[in-house]
Amino acid sequence: MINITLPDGAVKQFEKGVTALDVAKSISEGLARKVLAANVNGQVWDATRPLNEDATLKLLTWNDTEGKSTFWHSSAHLMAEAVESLFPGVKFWVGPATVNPPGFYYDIDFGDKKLTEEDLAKLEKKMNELAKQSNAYVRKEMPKNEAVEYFAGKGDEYKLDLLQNLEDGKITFYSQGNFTDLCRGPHIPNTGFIKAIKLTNIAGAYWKGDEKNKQLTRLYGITFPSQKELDEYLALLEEAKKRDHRKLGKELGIYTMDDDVGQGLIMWLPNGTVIIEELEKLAKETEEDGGYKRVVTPHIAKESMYLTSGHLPYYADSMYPPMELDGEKYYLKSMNCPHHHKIFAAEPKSYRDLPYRIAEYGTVYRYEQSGELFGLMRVRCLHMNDAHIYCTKEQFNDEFRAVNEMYLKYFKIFGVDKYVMRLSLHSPEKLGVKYVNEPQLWKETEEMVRNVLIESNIPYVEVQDEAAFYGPKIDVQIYSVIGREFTLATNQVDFSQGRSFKLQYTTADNSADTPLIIHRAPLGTHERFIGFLLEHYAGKLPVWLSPVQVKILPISDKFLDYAHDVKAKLRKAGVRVEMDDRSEKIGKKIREAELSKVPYMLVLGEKEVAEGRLSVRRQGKGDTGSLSVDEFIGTIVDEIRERKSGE
RNA sequence: GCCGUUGUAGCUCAGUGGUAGAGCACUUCCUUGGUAAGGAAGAGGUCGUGAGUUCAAUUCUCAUCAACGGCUCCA
Repeated sequence: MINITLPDGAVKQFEKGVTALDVAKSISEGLARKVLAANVNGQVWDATRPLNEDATLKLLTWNDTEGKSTFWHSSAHLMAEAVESLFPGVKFWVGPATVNPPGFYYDIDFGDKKLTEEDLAKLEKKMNELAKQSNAYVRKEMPKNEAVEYFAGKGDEYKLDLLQNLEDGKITFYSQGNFTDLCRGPHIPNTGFIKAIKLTNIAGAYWKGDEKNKQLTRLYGITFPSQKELDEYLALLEEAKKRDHRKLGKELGIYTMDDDVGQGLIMWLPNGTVIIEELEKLAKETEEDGGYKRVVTPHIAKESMYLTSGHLPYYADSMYPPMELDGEKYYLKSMNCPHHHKIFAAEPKSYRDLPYRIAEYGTVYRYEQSGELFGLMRVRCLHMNDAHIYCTKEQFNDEFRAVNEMYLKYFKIFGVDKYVMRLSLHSPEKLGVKYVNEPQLWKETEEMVRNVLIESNIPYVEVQDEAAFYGPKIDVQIYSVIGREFTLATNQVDFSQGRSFKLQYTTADNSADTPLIIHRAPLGTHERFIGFLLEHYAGKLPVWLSPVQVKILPISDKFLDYAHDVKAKLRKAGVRVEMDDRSEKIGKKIREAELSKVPYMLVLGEKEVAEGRLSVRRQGKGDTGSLSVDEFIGTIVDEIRERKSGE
């Protein structure tokens, strides 16, 4: 007999060889029908795998993350079975469950066959047939030499590649129906659990994620234990699309693009420009408080500067090709830092001048690959909330921390709470290729940045191979409504460019030293930040950011005089106000104002004129009662000045 | 850049091997109406661009450009 400890602490005795499924049955048949896998001593196992020793056991169902991922991984095998039956001879790479987006994929080499969306429908149909057969997922262990022989016989170079990295004695295969795959598992008990199937996408994916390798076909899908859950998921996707910044950006007149202008080049419409100006106003105030001075620099510079900065050796792929003028090559700038370094160098500096902080909403151009462009989130002309801080090593901690505090201050204003702080480190094997070749300085500065995070008690994750070419950084990662991850803001250390530009200051003992440089962009770029804000607020911007803050809606033409009076008073108070003076019914004016997401609507009719008051309507909330003109102005001006979130 | 999908009026979308349609928006007129669409009339498109097949192409084929979903890459 063995002892099985359940999550509530209860210990039950079972025969050796009992399965998690048997344990579930001993509790209730209903539970047994829902068990997808089991957590055995901290490891996820098949629910059908025999337990031969004492163990702590947690039964995993659809409600557990591991239950879902087991379900989806098994679905990937089901899809592979369907693929193999419809397209014999294909070769499989890997088919994991995914979290973001939820579901699974399988990377497959289809040879010369090009898969189309019609094939997806056929595959879906086949999967449904196979699922109904409720075939068991059967686990089988195999010695490595046998496994190698098996795949060598099939001529399957992908699985042979996988086997290379596996230890003998730990190699398992899983079969269901007519399909067998090298797989670590675990799997759900049988295919019958999979009741609702949707294959979502065909995409190319480079083998092992390397663009030099062959491109495999990646099939994406999602499955659920019931049709109802699939329908709910699809409805959720539809909802998310409504807050997509590209849709909102068009509806609200924020920005536009044009084929004749070029890919990834944003033209800001008047409404979007208002948002830009408000953000810049906020940045200027905040930076002035933080001891920054503003500068302005040109959009181009000569090749020599980018050789000095290291951009040409390390960053050339992301730069527009040069233009030749008078025998010189000029580049559009992809970063503002070199220009700022030249400003630092323009006059001799002493330690008394440090920290020297200069800021600019700098326009930079990056030649992003065409397939990477994405609405406002990924563009080729960016306006960066940039600044550079030149400081001594001793000042670094305080300066870096002050920058982090500035982030948090901004995030509070915008109610940003769903983000991940990422400590982005270099990757030693890419020194001299992607990263400046200074192993010791990398080590030191990475340690400095980590310390600031720890001292400031900021939760963070560490990731390799995400640093800038000149130093480590802290990135603030956010997710678009589509689920795509982006760096919203960044705070970087640079130990390299100070030396390459020969930047110096005179120390207290009259020697020369090179400053450390902090690059920071807490508001990222206008493009990405506004894209983010549109999605974050679902287009319902707080009053201070709203392009139109108040819309006056007279009930009929008879009240236009009063309406003009009110409008003039609001204008004078600095409020962005518009009036709907068409001969339309009030219902229509309200509907259109609501759809355009104007935060305040003022309905004016006979009653308001007689009393000298306003009927105030708040977007999304309906009629909120009546106020005098002065009362309303007092409230809204306060709301704007305080940059209130509106909720 | 690579794989897949799409491209018809300002917007959202029907549609056809015989040179196109709806709703909203727009213009004009009627209506002056109290909290999410009042009525009528009108105007608006060489069907992304270029080539090919055909008696005939918006429709079929190819190329190209762009957008979208991924991969790679990134603020």
